Amino acid sequence: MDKKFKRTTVTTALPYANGPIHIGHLAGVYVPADIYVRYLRLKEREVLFVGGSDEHGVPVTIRARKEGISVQDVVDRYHNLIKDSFQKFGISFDVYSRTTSETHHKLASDFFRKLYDEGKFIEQVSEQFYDEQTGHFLTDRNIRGECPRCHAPEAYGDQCEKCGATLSPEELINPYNAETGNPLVKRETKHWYLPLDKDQPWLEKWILEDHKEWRPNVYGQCKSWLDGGLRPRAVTRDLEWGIPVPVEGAEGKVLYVWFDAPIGYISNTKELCDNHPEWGNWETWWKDPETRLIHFIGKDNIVFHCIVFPAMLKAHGDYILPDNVPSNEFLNLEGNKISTSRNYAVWLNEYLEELPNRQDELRYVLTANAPETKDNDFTWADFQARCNNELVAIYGNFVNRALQLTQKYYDGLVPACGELNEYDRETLAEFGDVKSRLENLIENFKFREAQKEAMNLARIGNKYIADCEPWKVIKTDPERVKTIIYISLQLTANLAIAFEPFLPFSSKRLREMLNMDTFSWECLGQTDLLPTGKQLAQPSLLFSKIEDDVVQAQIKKLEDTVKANEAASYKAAPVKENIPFEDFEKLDIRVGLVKACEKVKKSKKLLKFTLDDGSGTDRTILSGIAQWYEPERLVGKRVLFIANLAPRKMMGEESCGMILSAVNYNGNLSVTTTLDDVKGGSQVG
RNA sequence: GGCGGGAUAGCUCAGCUGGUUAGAGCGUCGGAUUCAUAAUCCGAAGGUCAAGGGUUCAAGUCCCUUUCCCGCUACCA
Repeated sequence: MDKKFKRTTVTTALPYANGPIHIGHLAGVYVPADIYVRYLRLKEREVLFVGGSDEHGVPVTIRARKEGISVQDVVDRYHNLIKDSFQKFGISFDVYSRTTSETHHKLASDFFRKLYDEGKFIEQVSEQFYDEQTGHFLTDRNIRGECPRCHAPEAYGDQCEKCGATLSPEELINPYNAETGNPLVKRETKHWYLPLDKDQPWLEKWILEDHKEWRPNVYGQCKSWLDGGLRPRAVTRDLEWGIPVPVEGAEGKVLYVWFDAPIGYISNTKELCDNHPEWGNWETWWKDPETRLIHFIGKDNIVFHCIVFPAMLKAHGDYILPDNVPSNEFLNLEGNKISTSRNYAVWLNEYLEELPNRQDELRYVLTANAPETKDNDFTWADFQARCNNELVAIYGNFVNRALQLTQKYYDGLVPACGELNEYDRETLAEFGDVKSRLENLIENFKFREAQKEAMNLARIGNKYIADCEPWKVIKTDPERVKTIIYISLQLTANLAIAFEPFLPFSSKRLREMLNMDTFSWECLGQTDLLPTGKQLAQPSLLFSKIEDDVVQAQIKKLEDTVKANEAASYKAAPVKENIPFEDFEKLDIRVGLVKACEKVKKSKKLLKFTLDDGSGTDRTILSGIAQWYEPERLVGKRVLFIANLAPRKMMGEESCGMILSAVNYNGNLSVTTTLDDVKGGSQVG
């Protein structure tokens, strides 16, 4: 597959400029991509490594308003923070730009306009929530209201953070503008859609037949979408922050963020090429069929990169399509999900400050533990163990042994290689095989195994030195020792090359110790990388141990975060404004006897109650508490419910009223009841 | 609810189109060794391959059912 390509364009998912980078991002996308790119460069292949910040979308605007600063300030802050920490961590982007750049606005805008002019979109008018006082349409996330499931008062239009329900804005009770508090009405608005259904046939062939080599999670996800039939997707939104829709009569509309973000890969390439002519014409990287396009992403992004973005590129007509989309699963942290909003993460910028000059240690552990086939867990104990038992003990120690012996016996000069014995040849043959194995693994995106293979070189070295015992032989056969040390040093030089894609910082230091000026991937496996007589520099330790207190401090930091989160949500919500007694009287709260209770089909959260409300006829109420109660447990119990709430349809069933539940600090629900036996239908007041 | 991915030694993972006693690294235990950051080398113990059923001469590997984790998506493939 390599033959038909002359060069490679590698993209990494654009991080959203709403928070810093954490280890989950690194393990999933940036470290593997960086390994791949460094490898290609070392092979002297033409490669372009594109990154950038995604700065549009709604969350940044909400954050800006919350903090009372401009949206530009928010994205500036995070873009710079992210860019800086990537650079310090050694993620070797050729370009790291942003979607607020002028180049991007123009390119994305032109991209849309071309598809528009060629009739590639369909126009559709739909009803959306509208704030008449501000004159804005609202996005799902910006709409709040009462949760229809748990009745928390401040659920978002797409999700209730209290009970975790996935919602659509239509479901919210009394929807209002999250920021102004204004009530919302529905109003018609026009949007443009990409008719993905028309792309179905070629996508099926292209993915399902031509790209069976894609990872199972990627292939499976695509197949699932294709089997279900693709539907048109809106590409515009009613918002102010973003790229204006370049069409007459589209005032107040911008490109939907998922449409504009992937175009950012292209814009950033263009920006690089425009400013640095040595990179050539940007179109070579995106339109030449001899260019291989690779997208590194996380598993939540599969559909965009395998279906939607290719459909956009194809609709435009001139572009190449991705050849592979290596997607990783997720990384957990100490057994819990990493969460930006809950501040539960190891943040890259903090790591760089708190564990200075330990980039390679983190790179090593994230690769050794990469979630390539399933979700994985990062623990600080594992981090410490891998650093101390592998990097320090195996790799660092071997290098130090070889270099110390050279200093001791030969004042740092590479000795001459004498006649090789059988064991020498076996050892050399063994590490000579490493090159092709490494290549095979890296080119198939198996970085975890590849790194292990590189580490194996150091193991071979340790074994070689131990078996040859130069410290004994020096007393009886000093000539033989020269050969032993010569071979050990060649192994060390090979290690510097093999680890270059994975551990660039320590590889650089090792090369400095060896005074190795030139090196390339093709040298790997050679036994004359360091010529006899070469003067080596004074050795220093390649890695140092991670002490217990460092790890303890990090663990404590995470525990404190968990406690802080708990405390924050445990605090009782402020009491609402006083209401007159008459308002209270409007509510009709009753006791109901649960005659039957069952799960609602096709719903994870809903339970269907049949209540004796004293009226003689049964009353049906749906309640979103299936997560917390087995239906059988509730039968025969008395529950409190609101009897005069307007009926509402959910999952095809009519719900007449609302069962009252208390929301605990952790979001768990507890159904309310009466202390003593009370007849069904009794009023509560 | 639908769909996709995953579940293999204490931990992190390999096991391709089914085929001899299920592998690796780390950890643990025992031994050797001292050039080296008590690092290294050798050896051992440790798994009813999530549960149950089926196909087969033969299943971790194929089929069905169930459980758990993650993701996508929802009047819905």
